[in-house]
Amino acid sequence: MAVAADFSLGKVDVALTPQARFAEFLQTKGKRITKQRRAIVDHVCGHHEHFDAEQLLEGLRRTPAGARASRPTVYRTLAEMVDAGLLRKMVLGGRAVYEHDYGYPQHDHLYCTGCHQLIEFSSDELTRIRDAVAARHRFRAESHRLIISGLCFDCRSNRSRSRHQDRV
Amino acid sequence: MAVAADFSLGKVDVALTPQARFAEFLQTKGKRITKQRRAIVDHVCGHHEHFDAEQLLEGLRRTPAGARASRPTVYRTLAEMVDAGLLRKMVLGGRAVYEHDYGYPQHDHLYCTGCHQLIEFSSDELTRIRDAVAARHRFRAESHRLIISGLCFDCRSNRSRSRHQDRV
DNA sequence: TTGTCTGCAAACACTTTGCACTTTT
DNA sequence: AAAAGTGCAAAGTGTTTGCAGACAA
Repeated sequence: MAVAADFSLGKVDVALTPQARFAEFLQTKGKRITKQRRAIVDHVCGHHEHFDAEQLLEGLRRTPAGARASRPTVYRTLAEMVDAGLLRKMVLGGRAVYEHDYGYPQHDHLYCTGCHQLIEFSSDELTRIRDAVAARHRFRAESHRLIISGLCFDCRSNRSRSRHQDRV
Repeated sequence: MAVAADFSLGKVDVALTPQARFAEFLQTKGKRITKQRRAIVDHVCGHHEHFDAEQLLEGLRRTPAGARASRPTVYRTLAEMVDAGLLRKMVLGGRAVYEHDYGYPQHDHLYCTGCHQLIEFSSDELTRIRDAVAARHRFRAESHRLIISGLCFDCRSNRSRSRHQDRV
């Protein structure tokens, strides 16, 4: 999946490194810090774009020997990282895509149905709307996800090779 | 999946009935109007809530004999209805959920992670934000999807039986 | 008649699980 | 030593597809 953040959503101050936070999370759960979990967290933290399980697995394979993890372990660890608040999970085109959550500000996405690029943006107004709507419905909003689908500038120009894609 | 529209988003005027529009769509595609497609469209049009393929299949089974369709046919026809602009598809918790699109105004959803209820709402402000963001990124917005996840009032009260659910 | 559609069974992609063995604590 | 984690292979989900017979146009 192609990724582009067209403007930087700078990091937010946090007390712990993601690794430390994960270690803390594992400990409070009585879970162990294994070399696989360490390899996965380190690898994820070294790449700040969106990714899916397959890409992570692939990335680990390119890594110095010893930093491997099997597919099930990758899936298990990703779920733990979501639980720990390090990653957010979203489903795009049938597979789970992860993005960093810990230390990053809330943001949403423009999704180009032509080239599958995800462009991040953030909007305070949107958060306001979210809270207003939730309040109106006596609903406790815990998160939201806005995906604006359409065609990016490049794909609008190169209509020739565009296929019709599902909307999200 | 439980569904509740807490306030009615009235229908919008349209030239054709959904059935007629679908027939038109099929004809322009050189596709045929079979009794299965007719049964599916009629059944869908008779139930204005969100549904998934399984529920539709189940609903068809309860129907007067002869109005049956197999699982593959249901999936195929749902895809055609999305193509025809009659339905919108969204993915929630790993499966596709459909809602009426033709003749209904744009709206978004509150999704209760406790009881999986979908509550509809609409916001003009949101549409404004969408267009502003898209413009800022030289992006042509074709659709958007906002899902606010959290807990509805009832689920907040009955925390006892709540399990931890994925955020959307 | 012609070409599309259907239903069946099998294939699919992605993800999860059972289990024997390994590793962390 | 005890408990949790790992990898493998197998099982799940929800959805899609190949194909032979059925059917709309």
